[in-house]
Amino acid sequence: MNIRTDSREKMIKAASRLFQMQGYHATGLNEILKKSDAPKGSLYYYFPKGKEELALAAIGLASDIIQSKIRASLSVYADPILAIQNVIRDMEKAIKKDGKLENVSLSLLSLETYLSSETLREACRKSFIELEKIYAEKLRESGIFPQSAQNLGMVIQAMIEGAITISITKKDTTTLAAVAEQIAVIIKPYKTT
Amino acid sequence: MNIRTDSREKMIKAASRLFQMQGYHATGLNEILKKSDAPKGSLYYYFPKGKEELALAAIGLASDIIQSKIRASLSVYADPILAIQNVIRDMEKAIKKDGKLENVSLSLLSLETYLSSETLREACRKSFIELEKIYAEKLRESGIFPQSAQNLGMVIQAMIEGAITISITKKDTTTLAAVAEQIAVIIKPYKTT
DNA sequence: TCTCTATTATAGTGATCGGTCTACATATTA
DNA sequence: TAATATGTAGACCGATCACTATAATAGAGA
Repeated sequence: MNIRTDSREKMIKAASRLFQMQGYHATGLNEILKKSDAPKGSLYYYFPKGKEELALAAIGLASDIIQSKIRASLSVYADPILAIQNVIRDMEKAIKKDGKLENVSLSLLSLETYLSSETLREACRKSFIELEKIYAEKLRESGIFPQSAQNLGMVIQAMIEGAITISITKKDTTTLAAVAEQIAVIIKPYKTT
Repeated sequence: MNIRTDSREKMIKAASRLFQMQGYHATGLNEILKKSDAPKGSLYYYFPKGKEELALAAIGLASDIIQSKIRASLSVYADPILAIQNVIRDMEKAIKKDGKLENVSLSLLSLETYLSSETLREACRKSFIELEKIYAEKLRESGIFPQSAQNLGMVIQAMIEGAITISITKKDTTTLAAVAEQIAVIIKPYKTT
């Protein structure tokens, strides 16, 4: 089988990074190849359908990483309010680090592809839903009714996604911080404990 | 002066629409020219610095339209909760209409340009801040303390922006509706009346 | 009518885009 | 060793990108 060949992995990693940061259309195949120092011949060997197929794999990887980061941040606290605030704090750190979108949000890719590629839109959609579920589950664990938890999960996911977009644009994470504060307000009314 | 020449206006309008819908990098100059049936030679006459300069004007127009639409929706109700919920309802309608981003959000342009163009990033930033202020003002009018109003304005703006992104991606405005519901929850604690 | 300026037309620039192709190297298996 | 997958090399393709150069056109003022 494929032994010492990590070209595929390297291409997906580089593509994931670049697509998230600067977007799908702003990222050329050549740039991906260069950053991953993989040969061009290999691209169409592993991804015969080209850029879109590579992007699908890249979105998959990004989604997995984002999910696991959020799960890790959530698990630090049992209380859902503290836990979600911790997630947001970690995102603030990631954004402050160098002001780039890396493993925090698929919003850019999602908005770039919702019209032009059903395949990629669907991948982003699934990722969004997965994140909602992660938040909802944390809320359910603390005794919030499933229906309320699901609704709150959606809202929390929207707040965070929007705050990331705005914080990146402003080069200032105040909006993320403000959202973190309000997390407490929207969850408290549903807490049974 | 010159005879009624609306070529400039037509180009900005078409550019604004296309950039918002499909993004900056996905929209070619030729497409803009075609859709605006403006004379091909006129683009670099009115926008000597090219695409970026046109985009700046397009963002300005989009921002103005979005602001005035939000102001109009807000003014229907005196109560800030009802007013903001009305804004969101109107956005749901706009998105349901044909599933495209048109005069509702600059998130796509913002995320596409935050790294590559300081000029366009700045234009998006200003637009975001303006929207926060609009919401904050509505809250202040109903007696909420300025500091709280400003914070809530930021959060509301983030919630809406995020919910738009997610709703567009899912082709389903449930998230926007869920956010509208929670608007009441986050504003109530600050209401003095 | 003639001139001047504002606007438009069009051909063409080099660069880069995503994608294709064939030749070749290497590794595994028979 | 021979045969066969598996993967790499990179030149090449037409199309399109943003952009430029220069000439033609038209209207306004004299």
